[in-house]
Amino acid sequence: MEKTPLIILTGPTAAGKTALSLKLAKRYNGAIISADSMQVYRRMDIGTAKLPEEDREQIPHYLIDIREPDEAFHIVDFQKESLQAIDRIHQAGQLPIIAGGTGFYIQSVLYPIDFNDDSDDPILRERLENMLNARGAGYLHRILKKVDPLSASRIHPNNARRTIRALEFYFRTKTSIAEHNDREARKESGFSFCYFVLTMERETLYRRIDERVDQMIEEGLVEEVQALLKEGVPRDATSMQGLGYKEIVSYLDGEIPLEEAIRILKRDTRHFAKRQLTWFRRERDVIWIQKEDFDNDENKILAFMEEKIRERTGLICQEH
RNA sequence: GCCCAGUUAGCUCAGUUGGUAGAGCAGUGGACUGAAAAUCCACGUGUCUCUGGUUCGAUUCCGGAACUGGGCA
Repeated sequence: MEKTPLIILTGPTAAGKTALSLKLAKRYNGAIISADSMQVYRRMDIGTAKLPEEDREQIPHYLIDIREPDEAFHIVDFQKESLQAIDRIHQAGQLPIIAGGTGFYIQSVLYPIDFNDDSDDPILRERLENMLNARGAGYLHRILKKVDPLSASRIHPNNARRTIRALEFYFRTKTSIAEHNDREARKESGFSFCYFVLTMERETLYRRIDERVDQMIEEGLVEEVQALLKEGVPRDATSMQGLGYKEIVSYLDGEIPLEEAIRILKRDTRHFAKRQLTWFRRERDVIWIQKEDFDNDENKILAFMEEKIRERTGLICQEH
């Protein structure tokens, strides 16, 4: 059976993915699937730098505005819904384009990771969290070491989150998550894909991040967060841990002055961009696009992308 | 002009009772397979402002200079 073609356009935050994805979609009769863990939430527009709805009209967009801000959304949901979307797009004779900066989400679709079990167990999670609060991360890690030493050896004792997940996995399946991960990591992609990572010089990227944060404030980020809190979104919701949301919540709660919140937001966004780059560096088969190498010219970048797409998927650009 | 305080890592500062120095932040690298915009880990040589002196040895003590801040005129 022939593999479905799939284009991925990712890169650190503020690199210019969204604008480029629209042009690419136009040229290939494409539809865009957002791989962004925060743009799934409605009414979180400014802080997630969401493309305004009117600009989405020309091209179908998936996985944007699909949850309420107090709802949970995680990688298993993403995987399921985006695989469905790819299917639908492909059936309709369009080219699926995944665009967004959440590397983990992209991975889950590209190499269809088996998460082994798609039901939640909130009671188990809560028990583990209570143990964490009462006895600390080291205690959980020691338990993991007893039941699943291999996983324990790969997870730092301070990393409570991954320790909890490994314990959950063990208690529910009686097998080691590390072994499971090793198996999943060897999978080949079922897609005929082109994986682009758009980036630029670090200094330029950081400057753009700073500018974008200032712009978000001007556009009314504080008011956006205020409205979400007012409608009752809990402070510990996943959505409120997003960059731009947690910092502004701290400000609105009177913990820090606005200037400080902005400073921290800029800093944390820079850290985030750096982590994204680390992630993409170790992904297999990625095609890096360093903007300076193309004189920051989108047309040159698009020409390069077309060439790569033809090489790898055989697809030819329809419009020019 | 006089008095006081300061001058140490990109920034803010600590410190060495004289044996050439260390935190936080920033920055850099990494991990990640059901919270991922999350979570976690690793990485610190710099004319200790300059210049004379004392000393085996000065970033540390003494003198002078420069600069910065404050006060008095």
